[in-house]
Amino acid sequence: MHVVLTREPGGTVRLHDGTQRAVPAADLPALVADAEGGVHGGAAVPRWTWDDTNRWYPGLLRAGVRVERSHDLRLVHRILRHSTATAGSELAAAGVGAWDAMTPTPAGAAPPVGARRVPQGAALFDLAAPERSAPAPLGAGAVDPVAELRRQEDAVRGSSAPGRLRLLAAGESAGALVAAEMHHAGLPWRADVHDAILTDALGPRPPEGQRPARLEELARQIRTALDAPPSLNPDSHPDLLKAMQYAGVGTRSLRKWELEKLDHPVVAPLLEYKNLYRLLTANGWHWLDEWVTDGRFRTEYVVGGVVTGRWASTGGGALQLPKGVRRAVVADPGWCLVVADVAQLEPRVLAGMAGDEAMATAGRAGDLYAGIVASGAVPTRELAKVGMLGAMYGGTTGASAQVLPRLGREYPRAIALVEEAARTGERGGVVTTWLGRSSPAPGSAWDEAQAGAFADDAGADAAARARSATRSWGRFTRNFVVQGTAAEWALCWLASIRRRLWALGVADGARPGLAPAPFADRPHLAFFLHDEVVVHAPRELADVVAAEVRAAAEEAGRLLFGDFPVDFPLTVAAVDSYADAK
DNA sequence: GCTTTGTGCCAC
DNA sequence: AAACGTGGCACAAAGC
Repeated sequence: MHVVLTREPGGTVRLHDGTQRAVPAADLPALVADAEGGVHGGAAVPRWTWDDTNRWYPGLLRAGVRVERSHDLRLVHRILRHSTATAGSELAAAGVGAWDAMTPTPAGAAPPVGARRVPQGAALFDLAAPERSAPAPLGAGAVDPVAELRRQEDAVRGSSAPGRLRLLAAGESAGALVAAEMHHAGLPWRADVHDAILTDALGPRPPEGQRPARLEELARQIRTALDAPPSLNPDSHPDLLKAMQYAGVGTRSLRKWELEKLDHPVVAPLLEYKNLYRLLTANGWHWLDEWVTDGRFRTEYVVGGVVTGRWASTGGGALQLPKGVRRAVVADPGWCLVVADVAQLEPRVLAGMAGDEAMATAGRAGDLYAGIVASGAVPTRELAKVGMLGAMYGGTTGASAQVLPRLGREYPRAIALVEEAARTGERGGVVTTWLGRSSPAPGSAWDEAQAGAFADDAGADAAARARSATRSWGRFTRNFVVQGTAAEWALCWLASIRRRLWALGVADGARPGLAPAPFADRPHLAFFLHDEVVVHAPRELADVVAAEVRAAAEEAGRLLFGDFPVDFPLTVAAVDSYADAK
């Protein structure tokens, strides 16, 4: 049952649940906790329905309250608004409105810079604070959540795929809960370990504005190798390129792969310099100061932040944590990290979408690429891998393109699906994921490129531009269906993991970790990266958590593809440090 | 002075 | 344009 929550003047929250109660905002956590506890008599837990999860849930979490189900109107609106499955709905037909203009609210009460952090005791639901994300209503009732829910339900009911869209809406909303919970709990991070990694690689932390000792030494070696003056700054690309040219090192860029091809004494120190410079600037002491507080790294997950439906993140580069610093991700004392990732998620999802039994069979034994080799389609695992990646990304050169015909013969349905998605994109059309998220239509640049090719004075370059834009959009839509459906599988996986972990209950006799309530004594999700999760769990629960994470993957597969026999095997490891997982 | 663009590398 | 998709982010250079 949906219970829509709205804020009203005077610091009250109204529950649109038949009672139409209005309660002081400060009473909401207790009220929600009470409703969540009502499962005993078999009473259904409410589906808390709100404009934006991040405007409601972080406050509940800070009060130690976790909810089981929700409906995020902003996120679901965005999906339904563009889905081909709801094209005929009132919601899709309406003009651009306030729900379209809404931008996500940051989950943290705290802005990225620690100094500006809101104190812990800040009001949970501070109605005096100006709305950070909701734009001014365009007209009376423009942002009425009750009316919006009705429009969304109508759109789904009248759609060509109500079941799938309901699953997508539930998954997206559950994802928003997970994202808020992971922000709340944080990823365990040992600043001392991180500092040791940095000191080991770079030398001790230098005073502000100075190069670490190791970088200074490498800069000296670079100058020596180039016979350049001490004024040469390796951080300046133009100066460095000039110096290299002068020294007779023929290169036009400073990219790693380009430098690796050269044979010159400057190459080794320069590559090491770039490597360490990257560590320093991306995940150095400054990063540590800014992003790690009280033993936790907290990023802002942006649910549905990528067009395909993948999550994005903002703050701390959470989705690009380099392998080298993962050693600093360490479980609390007495706890462990259960790290799980899906093997070859995207080709498996493709097999499921296409109903390609041969490809599903190839994945049955575990390693899908090995299965492709076993089928005789290609001779080596490496070829199977680059071939499949090329098929899903739109590769047109090299080994990838070479093996594509053989993959097409062995797995006609899977390959046909991505080829068809590419052709649709090349025509300027829209493609849709398995559960109903549709790709954007090509933008004005695409239109102009196409129009340019037909202009009276169109030259060869205009034609080439149009062709390039055409193929590029085809690669986008080709990838969209696979990446987007993989993201949907991952949402279902996350939602299932989340529910299962909570159902495990409070760890019996486990040492409490450092995570805040409501997760202080419970296993909880701590990190998510497209096809990989990290669960922070009391050590004695490692095995049962691993089993639940595997069961969740099976469940996700069934939710998307029913009885179709495609497997989603996981690699699971219970470790102290994230770096030990693989 | 500021903002925008280009470069390059990290993750999946 | 590393002729293969999605992103974030830091820095220096270029633009205003």
